[in-house]
Amino acid sequence: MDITPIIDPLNDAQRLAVTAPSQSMLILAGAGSGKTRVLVHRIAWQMQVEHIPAFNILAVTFTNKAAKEMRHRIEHLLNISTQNLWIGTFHSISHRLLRRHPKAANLPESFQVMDSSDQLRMIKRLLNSLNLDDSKWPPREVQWFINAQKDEGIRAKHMLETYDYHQKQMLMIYKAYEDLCQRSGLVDFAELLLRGLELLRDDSDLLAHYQQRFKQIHVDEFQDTNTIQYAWLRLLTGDNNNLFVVGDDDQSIYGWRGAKIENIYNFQKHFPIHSVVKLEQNYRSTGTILKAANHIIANNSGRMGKELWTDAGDGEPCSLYAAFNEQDEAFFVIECIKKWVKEGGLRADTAILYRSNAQSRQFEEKLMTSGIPYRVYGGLRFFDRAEIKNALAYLRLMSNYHDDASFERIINTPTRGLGTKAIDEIRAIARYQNLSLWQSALTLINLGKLSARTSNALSSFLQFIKDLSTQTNELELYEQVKLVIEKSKLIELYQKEKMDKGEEKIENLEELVNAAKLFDFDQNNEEGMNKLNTFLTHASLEAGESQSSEQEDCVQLMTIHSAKGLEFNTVFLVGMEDGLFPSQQSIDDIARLEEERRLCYVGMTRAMIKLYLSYAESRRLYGRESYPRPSRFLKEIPTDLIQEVRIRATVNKPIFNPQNTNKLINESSVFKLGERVLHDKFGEGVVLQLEGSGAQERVQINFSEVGIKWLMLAYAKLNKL
DNA sequence: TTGTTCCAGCTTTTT
DNA sequence: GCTGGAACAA
Repeated sequence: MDITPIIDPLNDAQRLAVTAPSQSMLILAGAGSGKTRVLVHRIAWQMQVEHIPAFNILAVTFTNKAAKEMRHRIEHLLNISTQNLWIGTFHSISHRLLRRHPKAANLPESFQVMDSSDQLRMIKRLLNSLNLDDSKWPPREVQWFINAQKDEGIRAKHMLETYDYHQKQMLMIYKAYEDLCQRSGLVDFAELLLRGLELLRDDSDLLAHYQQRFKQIHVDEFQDTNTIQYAWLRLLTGDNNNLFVVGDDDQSIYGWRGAKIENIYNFQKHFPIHSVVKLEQNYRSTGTILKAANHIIANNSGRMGKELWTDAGDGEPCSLYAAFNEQDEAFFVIECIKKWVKEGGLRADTAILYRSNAQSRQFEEKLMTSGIPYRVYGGLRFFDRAEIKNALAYLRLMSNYHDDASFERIINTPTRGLGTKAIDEIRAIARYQNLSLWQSALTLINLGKLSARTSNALSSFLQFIKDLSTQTNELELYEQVKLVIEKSKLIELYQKEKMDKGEEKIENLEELVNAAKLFDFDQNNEEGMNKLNTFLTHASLEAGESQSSEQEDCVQLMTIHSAKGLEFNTVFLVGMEDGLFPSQQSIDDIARLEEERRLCYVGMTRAMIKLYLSYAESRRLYGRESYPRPSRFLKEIPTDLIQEVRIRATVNKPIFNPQNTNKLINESSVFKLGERVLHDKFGEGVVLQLEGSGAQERVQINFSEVGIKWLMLAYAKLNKL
């Protein structure tokens, strides 16, 4: 057997990790150090060399994309099919377990998965039925609370009785929410994980079975695991002690949604027999970019300690642009891109990365007017669109009459004379008698208390859903979907909508039929599930690409979070300002600030050849002009790695140093160093530096109120004191 | 039922 | 200052 393809492409550290004997292992893999490669080759090694059957191997990731890529690469490397190999996200694997053992998990066989927008709607309805004021109990906050509890493995029944009113109410809502989900046969994302954990924890036979089966467990992006996922891994690993995890504590950027960076620190404690391998050689970026990133991350405490290096050479220094305002910043970035393209570069090799989505607008506008194609990541995903959700709601209700969320979504979409009044009555009965909305509607009809018109409308709606579900039972999946879209008159509804909005929605519905046609049932198959349910689950678990795959060469715009795992030739890290990045909310909390710093590290290490950093000295934010300081992270990069684009002798220094006189001082300026001045907005200050002349003349002033600012003399109204 | 007006909110996001 | 959602009027 030839094992060279498995071990030849690896460096020493990677090889050490891949070929180590079976045991628990922690691979600390820096950005761009080949972590996926190690994971893929490790699995290949176990299958080919140690002859471990695919059946005994489990690999867990966080995103569907990562799971797909891993599977693909293993197939490519070994040239075999990986049917028996379980590779999937935590959620999809947990879901699979629940599908296999619905009874043990106390779920109906036809249970369906809710995504977070479904969950939010459900909570809104629940609050309504509990007569709780939306403004006092914001649904988003409730959602956050419930998910946070579940992420920690805490059920309503585990929570202690408390006399705190707020806490008490939250607990009551949580309990009601759990009941409603159970009755409707609906499971949210956090529930998937929690039920999965409880299933294994409480059923020792099942646990033994899966421990027996999954002798080798591999985990990607381990630093992002939350409490439940970690507990689940520990449980499943049991005495096998063969947990192989790959992660990077320096790239943990999801603490705010429950990820526990401690999990990676605790690994060595909880898995006493293990080894640790560090992957520090980087194959992506230039030496300069790595040095800059290393310097930034070195300011964090409690790191496991890694230093990236490359033998690829230093490359160009990073460029820093101090923009006058956010317009100027966008202008600068786009000029750079134009130049890059003119010299033959691909637009797709450039990325504009920002901290918050709101920042994308100015870049979009400028790109638009310059006629440069671009793509913004992170918009509405395909299965999140209202029209798609409506169509899916019909399908869901057909397969499970008690799915209240879907029932309520479509009972009057398109309108069929069942307005708020009718719905309120149905809800009231449902709540009073603890029935599903479907059952409650039936009861209402039988009681004969509704007006003839409402009663007719309601029973024909119920009949309509029933008919649809029997009529389509025998059809192919895509024909089912097609028929439902036609019969539900959704198309007619959107045809009435003005302009091309409705047009687009109809196109999306057609795309849904297409998606059903292309749906690979075999690959998603779960024994005992029909095609429709499999497809519906797929729709919840995998939200789909946000845009149809037009493969035009375009500039990439996204948040730093969504850039994780990607790489680009040229990266523009924009909005490097205190209050934006690091974000205002994180500035006073060391732990959160360190997460922002890791985010900065992630952003910088996306760049292969050239990294541009920029900030604006003035920025319109929430309708107000703000004058932020340059990001504190900029000061953590040694000056010799950075080249300022604008002619200025020094980076903004926070401390006034009279010895550090600027060589570009304009002697003819009306202002002198050390002179006291008055500004409309900022009040009194002292001139620290001067540069440029005429319209370009700028002064640096230390204001007693707001600190140090650079101002353009042409714009700032300054008076001598 | 639709269009208008008003009002809160405003990091990051995958499943 | 803008946006999305909810409340309201016609």
